Amino acid sequence: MSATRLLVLGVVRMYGSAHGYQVRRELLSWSADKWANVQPGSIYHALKKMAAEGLLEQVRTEPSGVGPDRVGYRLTGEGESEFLRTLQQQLADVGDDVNASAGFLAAVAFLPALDRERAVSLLKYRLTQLKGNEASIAGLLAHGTQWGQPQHVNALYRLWQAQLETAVSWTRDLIERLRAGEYVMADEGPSFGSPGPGRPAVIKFD
Amino acid sequence: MSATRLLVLGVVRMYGSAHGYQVRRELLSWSADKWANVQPGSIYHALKKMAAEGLLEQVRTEPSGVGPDRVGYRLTGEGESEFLRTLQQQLADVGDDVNASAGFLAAVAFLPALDRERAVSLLKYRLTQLKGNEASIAGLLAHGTQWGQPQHVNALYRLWQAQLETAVSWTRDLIERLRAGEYVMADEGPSFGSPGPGRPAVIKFD
DNA sequence: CCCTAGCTATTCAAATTTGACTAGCGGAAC
DNA sequence: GTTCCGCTAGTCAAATTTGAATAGCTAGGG
Repeated sequence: MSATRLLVLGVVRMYGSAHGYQVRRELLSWSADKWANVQPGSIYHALKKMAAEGLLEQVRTEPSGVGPDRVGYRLTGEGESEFLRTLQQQLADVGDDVNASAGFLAAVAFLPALDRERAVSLLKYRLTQLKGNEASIAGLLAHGTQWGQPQHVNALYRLWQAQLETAVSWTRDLIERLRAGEYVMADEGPSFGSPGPGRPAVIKFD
Repeated sequence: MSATRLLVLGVVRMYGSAHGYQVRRELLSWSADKWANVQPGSIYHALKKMAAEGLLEQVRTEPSGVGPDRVGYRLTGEGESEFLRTLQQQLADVGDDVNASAGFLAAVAFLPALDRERAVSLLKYRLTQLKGNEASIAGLLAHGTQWGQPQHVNALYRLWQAQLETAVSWTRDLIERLRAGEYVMADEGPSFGSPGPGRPAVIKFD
């Protein structure tokens, strides 16, 4: 599940039901075009693809008055579980590539869809992985140019290392904030935890 | 010009001439599969595409003894200028999306292909842009949830901000190192500056 | 009242990426 | 001496991404 898919799924869930342009605008208002790579085409593709896979269902096609008809979508039960499953997985798993950060950022964007305890616990797990990665990079830097890489590739590793450190302290800070009661989480209010109207309650995952 | 293209072009240039698998292995040895997104298919595609565009030319197809024949490539004059142009552009321009970092990382990987003065000057330019971006993010954070985004999107902006700060100090550090004479740059040694045939491969493999 | 610009909502062809797959050969284990 | 594994080198179909193009509507300036 890519970052784009998670974002699209999550925004549709937020609205209860939504059409492509609505999703696009919401994501733009989060600057998601910057930190994820959300282009219009990708959104519409994701909507259709997930509809074909049964995660979304088409809800109605209403004339918008201005411009083309709107095609609305909402989550199916399967979409809801897939959303929660992916959200938790992206939050907890650092992943092997540095660039997988987009998936994590997407997950953070929907953090309040989880219970507070759950969120903290997943972030703590992430933290241990980040620390592990810090160790591996230290290793790469220590081996230096021993394995024939040009020496200046070290500069790259130093950047990677610094960004990992940043990630570690930001994660610590977020955990702190959650513990301090910041944000309204799924177990505490109606804002994010319960998906749209007319739909079954949140499916629990452990 | 994507990160992958720059990396492929740069590695072929390093070797004087190279075949796909050789490029792949070199990039793997830099962990470029992690920080750029270098998959085998992309490399071969980039080679063919750039050959079709006249940046590379096919050099020979020799039987390798083991496995399929090797298809060798080397840079054309146009490829050389395109390489240097892109390298400098990626180094200097922060770009609008956070994810464009891959292009920058690729550029850093070939830093010594530039003269020392030139590299420093481009990095200084980059620094001013990074500082500018820091200001914009501060703005986003200040406006807070004023514009209706869920409050926790702020957490995202804080991470973005922290990573920018990291980028700034890392860039400063790199400039310092360059000024202190670290790395052998194009105007100082035979290692990276002069491409082309007649040169032994920079990197040794066993 | 006409013209331009910009918003709405989506589609589409072309480009790129993904990663599983082929196929030959050497060496090690049994 | 044969079975299995892994390396070399690259191909390919399918999936995804890109971003330009469409077309109807409205608001505002001149």
